[in-house]
Amino acid sequence: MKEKKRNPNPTIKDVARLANVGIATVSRVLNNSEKVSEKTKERVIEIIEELGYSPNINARTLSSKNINSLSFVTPDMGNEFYGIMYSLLEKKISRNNYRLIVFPLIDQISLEKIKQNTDLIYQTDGVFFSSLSVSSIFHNRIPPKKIILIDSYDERFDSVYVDNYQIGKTAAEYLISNSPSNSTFYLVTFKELNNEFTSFVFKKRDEGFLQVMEKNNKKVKIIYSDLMWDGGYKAIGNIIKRRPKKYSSIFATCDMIGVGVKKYLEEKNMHPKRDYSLIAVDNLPISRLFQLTTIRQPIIEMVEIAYEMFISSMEGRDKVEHYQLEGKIVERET
Amino acid sequence: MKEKKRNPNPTIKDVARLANVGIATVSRVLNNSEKVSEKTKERVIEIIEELGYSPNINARTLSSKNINSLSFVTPDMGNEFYGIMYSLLEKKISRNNYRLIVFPLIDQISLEKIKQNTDLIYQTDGVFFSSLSVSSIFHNRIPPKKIILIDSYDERFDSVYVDNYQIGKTAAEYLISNSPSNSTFYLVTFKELNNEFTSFVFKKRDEGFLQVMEKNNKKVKIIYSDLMWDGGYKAIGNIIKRRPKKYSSIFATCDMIGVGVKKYLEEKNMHPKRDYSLIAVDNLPISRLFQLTTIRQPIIEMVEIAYEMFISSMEGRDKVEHYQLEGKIVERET
DNA sequence: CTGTTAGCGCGTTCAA
DNA sequence: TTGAACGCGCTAACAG
Repeated sequence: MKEKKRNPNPTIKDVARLANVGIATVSRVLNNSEKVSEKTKERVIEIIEELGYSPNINARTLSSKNINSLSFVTPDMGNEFYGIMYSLLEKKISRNNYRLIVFPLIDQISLEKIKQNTDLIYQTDGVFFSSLSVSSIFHNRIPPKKIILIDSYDERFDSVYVDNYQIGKTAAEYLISNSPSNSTFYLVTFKELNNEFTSFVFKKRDEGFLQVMEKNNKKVKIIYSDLMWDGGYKAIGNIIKRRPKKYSSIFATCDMIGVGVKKYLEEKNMHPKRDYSLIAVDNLPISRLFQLTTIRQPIIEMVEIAYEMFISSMEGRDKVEHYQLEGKIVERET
Repeated sequence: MKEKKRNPNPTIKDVARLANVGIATVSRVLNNSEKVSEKTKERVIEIIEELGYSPNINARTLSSKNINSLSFVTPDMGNEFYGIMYSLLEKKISRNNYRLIVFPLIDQISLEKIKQNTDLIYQTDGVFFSSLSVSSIFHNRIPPKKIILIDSYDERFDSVYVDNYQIGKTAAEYLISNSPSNSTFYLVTFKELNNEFTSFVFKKRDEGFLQVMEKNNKKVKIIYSDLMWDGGYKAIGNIIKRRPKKYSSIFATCDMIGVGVKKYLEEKNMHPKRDYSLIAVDNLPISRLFQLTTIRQPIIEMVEIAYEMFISSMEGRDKVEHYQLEGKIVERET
């Protein structure tokens, strides 16, 4: 037999032995150290290829203390909002040679996993939480890491977020100024369960909205919807059975709900700005297809700031920073 | 000062010292070994809490060889399809005490990362690829891991997938049998770039569709769309300017495109099954809101089978297995 | 430029 | 039931 059976997991030692060099030399080759002659370098690389060797990352980080990875905790995989956020953030931090690892916090299982101090998240250099409440997840056993909050607020941690009260208020003002005085006001929203994931964005939007409405002596019909694509459709369908005579002014507290609402109204032959006004929140890509007027979540800016906060904190800043951003209206058909 | 400043990264040694035991004992406590007295166990746990100690996972796996994590490589975060797939798979494999780590392969950056043999993916016990072509990602330097393909096929690896030719054919047959003989046939599809991510699902659907159409002597207008929510809307809008007199029979090769197509037709006052038939592919949650007739991707079954393949392979199976599933029509309004 | 060696933090013998 | 000591695979001095 000319070739021996391949070692399934060759180590740096095997490489060194076969290349007739010391392990340090192999290590230097692996780490692109300058101080190694072209000739030996070539030989080492050849052996590496031949063996299909790949360095053991555990040994590596154990020895070098260099982890170079960050965590991105999201309450929802398969959601465009977080998909965009992830990809923007990944682009940024990869400039600094970090890996960004996704931790979807989507059910009880993933919650339990993440709470165990043996979890991978405890081995990363820092954690970005998106739209999540750190204290309700970890209670008092918060990981001793650099923590940065995107789209939520906690006075103890760096945070960048939009003021959801303000979003509610903005929506209210938009509707009031775009509706006849006798119109009927609806709030179609999601009732958050008090579970470990939520940071109560919907509740805050509701409150901001209702506060302005109250101040203007407007009555509001509150309708609760599921967080599903047909949630808004069904919810509004329970209240508006056929085309009302009066003008309808509707605040859907997210695009996912808003899309269903608009679909329903269209089927009832109601026309935007003639029969109804509708404003939602998020500015997801799909809201453009629907020509939905919506309040934009400034994802790009949030990620930009989160990144800057991370960098400055790596560079020694230790005072906590908070950035509150504004949601701006993207006016379209409704 | 009563309490000393906390060591930022206490090790098992620190715990051992403070608890007046050997590190082996601490290790036993951490691993729930039976052979340790209640008393010392309590004391150790107390110190662990006090220190906020969490075991170094690198040292742990380095020493024990036990990784217990799997990779899930997806071409798209923020896409419901993969979100559902991930969460189903994660539920399954967590029964066997595995972690499922997400690797979004969404741009050149993530591609480069994943190709480096130092990447985290090389440290996991197995890799699930969804809708991705392994060979075009890794060329010939494929990671020496257990590899399982979901929604794509490669003779060298365990695969579970739907036959995309069959999907195209099914769509064609549906349209032919639901349309008057003089109707106009459209194929609205996405032109895949030959990049490193694709597994040419669209191309195959196109081919299956066109093959049946040709056999039935039907001419087909092919329209290319972006993979965006308004892609189908714009694409069909370029061809159909106003409501055509003849019946239109349309195959949109995914729901994302189909949704936009239907939206456009509705705006032109065209009614399903009176003016047009439309069939898409995927059965995403949003297709229900649109009452889109679509060909269901059997996500649940695919994940189930992928899981079973993984388990049986862990139990010693070494023959490669392939499962081809069928896409079934979900008939709704169109 | 290159090889030797001492840890990194932990699991696991092996004695006690 | 416990503790000391070895080794996992690698990086980083240090010495040559």
